[in-house]
Parts: sequence; structure tokens; C-alpha cells
Amino acid sequence: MEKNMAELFKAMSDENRLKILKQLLSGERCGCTLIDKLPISQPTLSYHLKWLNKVGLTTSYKEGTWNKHEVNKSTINQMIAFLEELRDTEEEVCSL
Amino acid sequence: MEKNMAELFKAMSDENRLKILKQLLSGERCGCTLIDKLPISQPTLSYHLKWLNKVGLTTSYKEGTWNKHEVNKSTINQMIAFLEELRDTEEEVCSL
DNA sequence: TATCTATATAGATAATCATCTATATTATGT
DNA sequence: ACATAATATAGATGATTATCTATATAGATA
Repeated sequence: MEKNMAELFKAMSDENRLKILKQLLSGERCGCTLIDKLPISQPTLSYHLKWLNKVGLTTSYKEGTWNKHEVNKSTINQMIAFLEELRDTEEEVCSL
Repeated sequence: MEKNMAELFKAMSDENRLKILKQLLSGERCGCTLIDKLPISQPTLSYHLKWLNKVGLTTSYKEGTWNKHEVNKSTINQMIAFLEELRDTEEEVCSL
């Protein structure tokens, strides 16, 4: 669990992947629509979508010719929980 | 603000930087103590601390020979806020 | 079957990254 | 002034990354 946190953050460390996530959450569902609003080629989009899937930030399913993508909100919640826990880590008493 | 979110996530995308942050929050304050619990060399630690500083996740000040480091919790809060906003992005109505 | 559309894969490339060793710098204490 | 301790910098290196073009695959339809 801890182990793949770094990987989740890495998935979010790319400007285009962040845009993809945002678009997916705004209602977009398929690559062919996403691509119009991104400054990257179709193979690069495919690469990023695979990345997001691999780390569990999205899921996808085929529907005819196209792929529908969905954001896995529970993964985002995991990240939030991790950051909150990190933020609230208590300082050890008696470190001197 | 949006612009450097990706960079903040990248700062968190490294296992050793995460460990550093956690140690800092647990009360550790100087590199000489941090290094003992990390599988990296001193110059590499220096590199990571610089990274964390650069993106605003930590601040540091000299105290004699050594550097004291502190985590900037407000930056962590920014990240949490960003993720919450992302998670709660509303689906557009009438996308058909 | 031939064609069009959506997506994936292969292969190449330039840039960035994490890491090391060796050395320099800076501050303390003798 | 010298020695020690903490930290930084320089330079090198192998791995990973994001990107491209060209091509392949898969599904839908005429």
C-alpha cells in the first residue's frame, strides 16, 4: 500500500495526465474526444491512458470501436488519506 | 498554482523523498540524522532535500554546521485541496 | 470484402532523473 | 592554524520518461 504511493504520485506528476483525469471527471469518456483538447498525439494519449490504468487511477471498458474510461475515485481518496496522515504525523516527544 | 501541481506530485513520486518527509514530520530535523535511515549517499540526500525545497514542500535554515529542515504543511494542504477538487469535479449535464 | 474509425504497438530519440565517487565549502572546536 | 563534521557541488552514468512517426489491429458499416 505504502509501496505504490510513490507510483500514484508519479502518475499525477504529468501535466497531460492531470488534464486527462480532469476531463474524464468532467464527463468525457473516450480517447477520441480527449485527444482534441490535448497537445499530444494519439499514441501518446494511449500511452498515458495505459499509465493511469496501470496504477489504478482509471478503469476502462470496450464499447464497440471505442474505449470508455472512468476515474477510480477511491484511488484519489487513498492519496488524500495518505497526505492527511502524512500531514498529521505527530512529532516525537523527547527527541532531545 | 495549477501549473506547479504536477511538480509537487513529482516531488512525492520518489520513495526516498517520501521517507524524508515522513522523518521530518516525526521530529528529525537535520540531514546527518536522516541519512542513517536511508539507503542513499549523502550527496543524494542533499539532492533530494534541495528538490523538496525547490517545490516548496520544505523550508530550511542553517544552525551552526548543520541544516534544519521543516515540512511546509500548507503545501501538503494545497495538494489535498487539489485532489479533493479533482475528485469532486461534477460531470457535465447534457453531454449528449 | 473493402473501408473507415478508434486504439494499440514498435521503434527511435531527446530529456530528465536518481544515483554514485570525488572534491569543495562552511562552520566548530582545539 | 588545523582537524573534524555537515553539507554542497561537479561530473559521470544507467534507467526511465514523454514524445514522435509509422504501422498494426479490431470493430462497424457500406
